[in-house]
Amino acid sequence: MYVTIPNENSTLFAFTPLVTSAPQSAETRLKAGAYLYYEGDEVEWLYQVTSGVLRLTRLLSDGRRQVIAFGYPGDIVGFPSANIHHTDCEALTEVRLQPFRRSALESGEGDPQLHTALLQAALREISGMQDHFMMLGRKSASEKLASFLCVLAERVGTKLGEYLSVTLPMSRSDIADFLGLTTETVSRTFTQMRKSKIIAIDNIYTVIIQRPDALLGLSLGDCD
Amino acid sequence: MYVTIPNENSTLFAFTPLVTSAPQSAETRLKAGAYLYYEGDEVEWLYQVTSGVLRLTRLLSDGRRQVIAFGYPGDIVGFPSANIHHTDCEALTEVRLQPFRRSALESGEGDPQLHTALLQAALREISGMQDHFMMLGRKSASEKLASFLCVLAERVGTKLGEYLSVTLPMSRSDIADFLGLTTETVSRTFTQMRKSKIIAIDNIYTVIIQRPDALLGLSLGDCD
DNA sequence: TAAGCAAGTTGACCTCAATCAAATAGGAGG
DNA sequence: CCTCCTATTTGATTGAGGTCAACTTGCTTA
Repeated sequence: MYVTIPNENSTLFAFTPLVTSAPQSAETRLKAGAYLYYEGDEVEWLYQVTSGVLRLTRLLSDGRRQVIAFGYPGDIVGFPSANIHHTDCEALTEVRLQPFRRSALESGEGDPQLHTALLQAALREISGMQDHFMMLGRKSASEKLASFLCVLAERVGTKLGEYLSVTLPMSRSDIADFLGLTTETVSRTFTQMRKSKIIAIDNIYTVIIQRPDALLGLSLGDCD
Repeated sequence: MYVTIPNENSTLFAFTPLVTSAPQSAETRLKAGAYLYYEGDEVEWLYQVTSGVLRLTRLLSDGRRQVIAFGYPGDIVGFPSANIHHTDCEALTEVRLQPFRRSALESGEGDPQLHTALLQAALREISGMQDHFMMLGRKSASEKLASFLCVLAERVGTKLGEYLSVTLPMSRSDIADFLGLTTETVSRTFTQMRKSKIIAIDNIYTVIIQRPDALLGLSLGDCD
């Protein structure tokens, strides 16, 4: 999942299982903290997240890290390039996955519908990443964090009276490495939003969005 | 083209025309400054750049711009998402293009080899964009510009005795919007590299790389 | 219940790149 | 050749976010 400002397309990302007829392979499960694959591994499977959350990361030799994406239910992870994984993939929570053979993406091989669905997912991925470029390259810290919360709210938020509640299974430093910030800046920006009553922080993992309109405004750059 | 540090894969990006048998459509030509498509247009064709350079951009409502990629010979542009273009695409020079029907990507339709080649291009695109995330999110101005020059040198540089010469068909502000910087910072960083004899600037559009090793070091963060 | 530890928050300070402004260079057109 | 216009470079200053350090919180383990 690439997080940007919510747009008309956002409902397209709603979870639609890709399994068409008989599944190719049984569901896979991962415990929190387990790795699904590492950068450099050969790609044998793609996975659709059924439940739980994954984190895809890349490392620089000097230790700098970039979180490439979070994998939420409905997302496809593991797209190969030259048959190799180019990120590490770790489960942030317990995760259930539907695996698909790489060949299902590459050749139709028996299930053209699945083939098409995987291709469309890859194309959506490209578009989502383009949004994320804008975020990384051109947005301020508060715009970034607001965008992030908006998309999460849109995709996995739950109504809480007039408010919206969002669970964050990732750490502050995961968020920072996703948005191109430091943990300190993420923390300070949360505090700022809390002080201006846009959000409330129930516990570290639960954000209550008290003024979704204001948050959306922030994400678009209605300067603070 | 997404510009990051050169890696073992870089030669994979060498220009290989995708036309397998009879081309689907005649070559298209664009003059410098002409637009190939705009954000929001319906996607009917994908294009492989035959010669020249394209620029893919996205705009934020307040005018902030992100250059998503530059399209160099061999690159495929125009991958659809929900059948819509999500960037503007302008020719920076005179450009020749080989068009492919969208359907050649989506269904094999008669040419499975082409289908596979387009899919592989899309997957390579994803991987390239992941590199670019790292650049936008985690690199300093000099690392960004050094990475940019390194990749250009690798792909389109020409030997000049012991040096390498690179032509930049894009403006300073295109480079800035690609790297998530301002024109002033790009200019200052060029000057810095010039003063430390890593590059020379022949004219605005031509950079001579005098110490490729040092430039590569800069791109990796051998701190200035 | 306390001790220990990791994650998160807050504070003080600093730095890199943005901003604002002025100077320079290069091309196009008269 | 000169003028105008735009792109680029350079300079001065500011400020957002990074860095380093201290403090707090909450969880785990004994």
